[in-house]
Amino acid sequence: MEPLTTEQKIIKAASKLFTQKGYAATKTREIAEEADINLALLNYYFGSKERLYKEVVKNNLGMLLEVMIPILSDEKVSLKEKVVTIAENYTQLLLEHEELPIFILNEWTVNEDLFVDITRDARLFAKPVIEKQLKENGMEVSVDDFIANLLSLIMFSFVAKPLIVSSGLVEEGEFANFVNRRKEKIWEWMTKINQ
Amino acid sequence: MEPLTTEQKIIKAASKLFTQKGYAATKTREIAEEADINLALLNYYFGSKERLYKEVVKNNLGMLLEVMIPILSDEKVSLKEKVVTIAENYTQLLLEHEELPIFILNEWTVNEDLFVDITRDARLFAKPVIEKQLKENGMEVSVDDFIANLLSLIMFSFVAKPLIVSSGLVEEGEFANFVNRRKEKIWEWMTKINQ
DNA sequence: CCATGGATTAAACAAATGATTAAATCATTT
DNA sequence: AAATGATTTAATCATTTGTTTAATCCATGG
Repeated sequence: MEPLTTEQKIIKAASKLFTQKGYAATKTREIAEEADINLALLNYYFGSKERLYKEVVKNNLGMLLEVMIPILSDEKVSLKEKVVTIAENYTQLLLEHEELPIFILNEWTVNEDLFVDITRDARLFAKPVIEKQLKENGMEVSVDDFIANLLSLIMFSFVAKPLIVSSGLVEEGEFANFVNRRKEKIWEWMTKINQ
Repeated sequence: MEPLTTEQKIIKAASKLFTQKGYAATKTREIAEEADINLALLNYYFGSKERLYKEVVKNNLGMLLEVMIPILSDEKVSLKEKVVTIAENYTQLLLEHEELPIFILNEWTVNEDLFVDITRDARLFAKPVIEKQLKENGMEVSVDDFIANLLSLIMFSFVAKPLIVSSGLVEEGEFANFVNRRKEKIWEWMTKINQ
């Protein structure tokens, strides 16, 4: 594979550190060292730490929304397929990027404006489609609760991984199995909850 | 009521800022200003920013565990009572301290050692009791999944509040109603899931 | 072959930040 | 009221941190 351009090396290093440690705890010199570039190049390419950060947030949030929005708002995909596909895709994506949920949720709290336009599509397109499909499936739950329950059941294990692992509920090496087992049951759980 | 001592004023201000913005983003001068005390007093009473931080983490984590451990490990409390009481207490506590879940989970990821002894009791006492009660209730779920599902259904709304609100699923002013409605259904959901 | 312009580097700067100091003040005891 | 110890203050220190500058490298086109 091609060697990374300087710009790509910086984004990659910044993404790793920002998602792991947050904005304030990540120092520009650390990013430069991780990316193996001179400190000044960071400002040369991205202008400032803040602009680099926004780039990283945009990339990572995009990655999460790409998984969800097209599936949820597609009328041709059944509700079950949606739940199964989203559970599958998210579980896989989050296993590869375990730090993502907390990073995004944290960021969403601090920096709300940044997210408004990025998530406009979800608001606009997905809600009416889901509403219709819930009725067709005889589910009496609101769209709000449906999506909250779905995300809750998929993502919470990742958000609370440190709690789950260090409290001894699940061994570190068993975590992937744990979430993969849960993933399989999510449609079953959703139907039971919203019988 | 008594006026706060200098020490209490510092803890209060530090707790507010640390939980809102995290360790690195919170500056000692901010804490001093928020507490309306001189900067040097912070080091006079707590030695350093780090020691003050650990004090804050200990207080806040303690607050969360106090709600859970005594209830979970009490053999005289039925499983339903446990779920209902924990859902009730957590929802109320978290509505008053909405920033707590993300702060604790974040902290748990970064600073795992700090939590090991604080959570020892939970590991030791709660697990066998719950195991027994699950059997008695004919629930075939593992203790792991049971607690993960319980916490998941209660806490996720708070963790994902920014996502839920800014995506338009729930209005800001309706959030308390939203979690209170969910709270009432948690035992029902838990029994359905683990029928 | 070298001149041009982007890419890269080392060094420096200014502001921010955690911590310390020494003096001043306050409260309590003698 | 004098003495003592605890508390508070303003000033300062040393380091870190984000950013900038000026010099140098290096590939490309004339």
